[in-house]
Amino acid sequence: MQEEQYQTVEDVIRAAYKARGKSLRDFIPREEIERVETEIKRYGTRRRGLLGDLVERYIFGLKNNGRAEADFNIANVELKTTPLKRHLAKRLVSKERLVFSMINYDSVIEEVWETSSFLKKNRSLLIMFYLWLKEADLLDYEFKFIHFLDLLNNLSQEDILQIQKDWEFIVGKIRRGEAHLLSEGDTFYLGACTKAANNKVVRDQPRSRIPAKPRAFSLKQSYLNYLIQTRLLGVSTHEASLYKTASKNKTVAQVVREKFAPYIGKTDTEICAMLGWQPKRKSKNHNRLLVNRILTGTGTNKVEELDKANVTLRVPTLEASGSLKESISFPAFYFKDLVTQVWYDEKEEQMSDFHLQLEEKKFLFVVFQKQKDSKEIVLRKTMFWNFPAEDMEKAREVWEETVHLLNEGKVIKEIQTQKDGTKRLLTHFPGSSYNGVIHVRPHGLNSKDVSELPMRDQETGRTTHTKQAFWLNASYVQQAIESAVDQY
DNA sequence: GCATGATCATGC
DNA sequence: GCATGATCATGC
Repeated sequence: MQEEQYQTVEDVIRAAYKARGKSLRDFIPREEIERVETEIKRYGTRRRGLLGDLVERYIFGLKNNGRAEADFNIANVELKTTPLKRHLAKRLVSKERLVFSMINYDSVIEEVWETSSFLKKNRSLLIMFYLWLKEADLLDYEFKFIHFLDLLNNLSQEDILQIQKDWEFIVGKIRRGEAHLLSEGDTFYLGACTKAANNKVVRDQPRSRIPAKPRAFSLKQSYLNYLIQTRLLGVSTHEASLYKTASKNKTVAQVVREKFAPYIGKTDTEICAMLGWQPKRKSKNHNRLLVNRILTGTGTNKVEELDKANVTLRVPTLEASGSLKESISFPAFYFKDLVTQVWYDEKEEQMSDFHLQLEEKKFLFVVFQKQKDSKEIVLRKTMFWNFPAEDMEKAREVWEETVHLLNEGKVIKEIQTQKDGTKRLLTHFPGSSYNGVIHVRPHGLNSKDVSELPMRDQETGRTTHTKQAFWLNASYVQQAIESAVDQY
């Protein structure tokens, strides 16, 4: 087969469709199987590029020119192979983000969106989704869906605008000499994800002497999941869209700001009246329900755009003095699971769960404040926030220390007996005075909600301990709230 | 008042 | 039944 066979987009799509429901093994001639298997072994675990290569060679019948990365472009269609996995053994979700080409820090600052090299190369995508299985051979991954996606034609107008603004935000940061401060959580749908270069861990950037990690443009995993659910699986997400009652010519951040604007400075009672909402009684999550109503007009907490952008809504309440008492938690972790992870492995392109969350996640803080002489609370501000890249080392310290302690079996420091005779455990885990940014604290149903320890505890000999989580220090979040400036 | 441990309330 | 977000409780 020759490349001339593919003249049009339809040719390429037709060729890709042959793979649906099949795996690479179905396309490789018997006499070549052994050679291919040897090749796979040689690649070791870094074989993602290889999968793309093999698709190119055996499904599309193109000659390989020894490139490590799959990077084929025929009839102006960019072909992508990307893994799916089963979530909770059921629903299909994307295993990772969809990674595009590396960002060239030097040349991208001269570009504008409309004529950008990103758009030129990646506007028309033919995505081959295969089902990844932990134990399976890569030759046996089944191609589940073939999906053609034109970024400027097949997405909604508001999503296209958001992606453009995301691109401009990333490029703006590079122009300001802040490529080393890029983070995937900076943006909503299109991200700048870390990507190890072949031989260099860091590279130069044009407007600063500080070396930066190599990064590539990517569609966020959360966004990809939305596409998979709605377009490939045809599942309704039952989510409310922010744009239902707002202009489509605005970014997500603009729409959110617009929605909250009339209520800033108002008390919760006033807001209820404005919304025409009469809660039966003031429940504990009253503020949250109120915020949901402002965002979507209903009580639902599922907001399409926030979900697509991996944004978590949080509703902290400041004290009347302006201080924030409560820290912000991340999901509880399992001790045994935590110690198997690495903070960051460039070679394998792997990250610990916590690192990934700090890198990818965005928060929407809707900040209320208590009053000195009233029980009512006042809506102060809303802000999008993501963990700043410059504090990532602090997070790493806490994470590494926690893993170290678990591996040493150093968990319990002291057992205190309280006044009422009940016992209270003090641990070695890094507390909130450890480095002012992140700490480790219990996070479970109660003290009996435990997780198995990888090492028996030296002090007590116990093999389980109360589930813990990483927390953003209250004082740290307070500072972030105080110094917030609109980025978009 | 802060640091740390523990628990509650809700929704899926 | 459990994860998640929010808050409470105790000791120094």
